[in-house]
Amino acid sequence: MLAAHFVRKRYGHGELLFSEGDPCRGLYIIESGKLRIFKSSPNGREQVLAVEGPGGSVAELPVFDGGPYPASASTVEDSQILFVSRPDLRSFCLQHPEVALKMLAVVGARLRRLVGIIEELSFTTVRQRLVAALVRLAQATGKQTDRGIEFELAGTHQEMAHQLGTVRELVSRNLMRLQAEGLLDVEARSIVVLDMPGLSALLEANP
Amino acid sequence: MLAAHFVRKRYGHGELLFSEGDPCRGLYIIESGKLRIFKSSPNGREQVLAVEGPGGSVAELPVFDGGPYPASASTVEDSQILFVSRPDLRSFCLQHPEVALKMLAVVGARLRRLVGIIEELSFTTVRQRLVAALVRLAQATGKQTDRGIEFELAGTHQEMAHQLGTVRELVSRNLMRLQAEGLLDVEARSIVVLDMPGLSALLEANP
DNA sequence: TCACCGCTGCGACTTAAGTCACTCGCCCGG
DNA sequence: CCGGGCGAGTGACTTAAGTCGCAGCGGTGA
Repeated sequence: MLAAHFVRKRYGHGELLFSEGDPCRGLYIIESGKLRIFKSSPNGREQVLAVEGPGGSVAELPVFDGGPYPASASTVEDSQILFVSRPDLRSFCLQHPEVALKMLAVVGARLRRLVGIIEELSFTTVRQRLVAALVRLAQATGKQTDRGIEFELAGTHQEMAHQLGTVRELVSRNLMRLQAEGLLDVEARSIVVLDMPGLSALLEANP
Repeated sequence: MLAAHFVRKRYGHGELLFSEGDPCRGLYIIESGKLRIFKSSPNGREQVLAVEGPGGSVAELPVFDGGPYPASASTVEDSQILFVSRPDLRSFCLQHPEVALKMLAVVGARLRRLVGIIEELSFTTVRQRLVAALVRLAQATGKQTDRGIEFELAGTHQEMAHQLGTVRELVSRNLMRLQAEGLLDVEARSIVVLDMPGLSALLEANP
């Protein structure tokens, strides 16, 4: 039905789909692989806004408000991406209102996550953000073993830092500190949570 | 056409429309007055996400994704608000797809502003955020006088702090510091920008 | 096999941010 | 006219955050 206007394309890992400020041409839908949406600062800092996997989409927003992309997007691994041009999507939504509502729901979910990031940035310390990320990873990908809950970090410390809105050293240091406190066992990129209750407790209190 | 389902209501200043976490009942449209949308932390800190004036709307998002309100909203001054219930809005959008697209544009604009907040929070200092806010105010409401560009702060230092994601003292101190540097003339809530180029320059450099 | 490079682990240091505890001035109501 | 309360200014201090520089480790490719 929309046949003619889809474009399917392969990307290698680390390829840039678009940069913030670029005029918006259309919507990207992930068939396979993984994308990250991020802001970068002149000083080389980065803040990841979202990581999307298969089924996810990127740049739903500027398709509708006509402005430029507010952030950049790049692949994290080899990916297959479907591209839908802006005019096609608009007319499709006009013909199928329920699709427009779906889009609203997707955008809504994204908005929710952004609010969450703002909350973390303005109310919590790097340490707490790191702990929160670890707990999320443990729940999502962790395996219960005799030593504790075991899992791998999703990328380098540098990449973690980008997601937490900080720098590499702080990730490294805070991991070491959590280990020193007996909550974790860290071996480069693989983590064993020794004391999950103790870890979660850090999310509540302020000191 | 939708006549029966509108509710018009008056609010005094500082009244709470809803709190984060509340289940979403519907959309609020501002006829007159001013609203602020904000997150608050257990420690009494607040982060303002948006301030909306007449014609603006609040809570477009959760109406469509079905989740709870992600933040709280309160009036800043006496306001007259129109309320549209969730089901009404949904069915209206289904009948008038172009309205759904408009909603997407509105949500898009909001998303853009949130991304801007995230950028500021993770890449800039309190000082820079304050300067950025002053420059915005000067452009929006400032009057050119013989001494410079003159305008009033929008609320107390405490409220400024909430908008910048920091605490009162830092607003106060940074204003004094800018004055000491000869860029501003501060008299409680009224500001005179003496050196606009010098002020804007602080937005670029890192030191 | 060796050189290089990316990732990680520190230590030492600087600075922004936030906290605490007061003082002062102004306005408003009793 | 006086007292209370709020907003603002400020000094002293603590701590989180970030910067710089470097050393060690492990894998990859020439």
